[in-house]
Amino acid sequence: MSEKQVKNKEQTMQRILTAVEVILAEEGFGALGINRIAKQADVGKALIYRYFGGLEGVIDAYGETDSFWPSVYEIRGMSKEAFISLSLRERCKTIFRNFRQALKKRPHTVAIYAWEMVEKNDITKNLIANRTQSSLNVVQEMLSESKQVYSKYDHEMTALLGAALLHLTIREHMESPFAGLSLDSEKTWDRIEGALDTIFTGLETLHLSTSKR
Amino acid sequence: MSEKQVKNKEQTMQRILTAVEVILAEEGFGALGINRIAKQADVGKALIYRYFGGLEGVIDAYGETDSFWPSVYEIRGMSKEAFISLSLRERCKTIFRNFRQALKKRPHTVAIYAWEMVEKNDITKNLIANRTQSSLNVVQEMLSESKQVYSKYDHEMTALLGAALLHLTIREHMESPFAGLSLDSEKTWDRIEGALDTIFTGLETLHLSTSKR
DNA sequence: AAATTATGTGACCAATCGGTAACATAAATA
DNA sequence: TATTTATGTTACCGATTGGTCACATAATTT
Repeated sequence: MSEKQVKNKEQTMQRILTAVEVILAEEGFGALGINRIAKQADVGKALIYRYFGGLEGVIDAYGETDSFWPSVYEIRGMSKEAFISLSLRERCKTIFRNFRQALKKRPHTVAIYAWEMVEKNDITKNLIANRTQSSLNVVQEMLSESKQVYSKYDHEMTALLGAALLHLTIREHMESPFAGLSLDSEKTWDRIEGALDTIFTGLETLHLSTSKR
Repeated sequence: MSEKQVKNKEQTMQRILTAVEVILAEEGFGALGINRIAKQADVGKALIYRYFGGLEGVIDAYGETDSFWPSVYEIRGMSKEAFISLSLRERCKTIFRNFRQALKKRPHTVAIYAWEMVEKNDITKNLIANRTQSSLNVVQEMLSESKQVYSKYDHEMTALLGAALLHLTIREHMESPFAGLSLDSEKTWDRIEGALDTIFTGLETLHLSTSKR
């Protein structure tokens, strides 16, 4: 009764949200407008106003979609128990790797992330606010219940590395080189991970040498 | 003879370029168009086509402006000789600090940087290509003539930290929090620098312990 | 089956976009 | 001073933008 009917609100709303995703993934935010969405969804744009209240509303709605943001579990890549048993170093490396994979699967999320850096308005404000808590949870989870601490700057350090990962991922997505690195090559990413590993090795060495005395 | 005349090509071109800068700084790239530039510069838009060949041309021209990109010297903050005499760790910290200050002085540059991540077209391609060499020079200069090396991933490591700095600076510029850090506070940045320092301390410790044996 | 409610369509609006022409006027040249 | 050249202005073009409306039609209720 609900699948084959010609007029179907839910289905139409879904088509609109999917259109947002497709546009973001394929053309970026510059192309995201009411007319473009209506065209992509093959829907009269009046419906976007009726169902979502306009551009802001439909983007807000999309921001709450499952396909938009990876779950904490996906970023962990394992159960909480297994994760907690890891060393801080392994935790960071795991999250770094999984987060990158998660973003690779969601080019539209990367596009939104990039957009948040270029536009400051009510729409981006809401998107950021909604997601900030989620990212905080990841940091919290990484650091919490860990007896091992590198320094009093652990939070800043994870933020620093998270920012780097995000930035490089965005540039990879935009096929834009950075500081002479070809981010389209998996070898480059292996080396980046190597650098990361070196950093953690250094921190552990430091931790040992200072905790000894 | 050239200051007070009513019709002055150079002066008008400068007004147009300044308009680009103002728009980028105050409204971002979304607002940057031929009509908007002409309005801001208080100039007929036909002149933009005549002098620069269009939107792409005027942005290209702006990209080559002095006020757009900091010089290598500004990023160093000192003479090349003085810089080379520093330890690798001090070099990184210096560049980190100076680069941040340089970007703070150039909100329009930050805006362009952000835009490069959201739009991929011929304009951004050119901007990136022109500047990639410059950023490479900084990395080269930092690492070159340095007998001290942390690991075989030195290049990736500097890129990693550069990406982090850039990303956090952009978010600061957009008044957007990141991973729970309030980037508008100088204290936060002090702590970030502390984290950076810790990382380098670790790398030096590691370097010593491995070079001993 | 008839009436009502909800969903989808299309035409239309003013504003703005990038772009081009004809025109006016100041500056430089003859 | 008269003429040419270069600089700046204005009006206009078609296309597209966000937004609203009346209308048609399918789904639901009476």
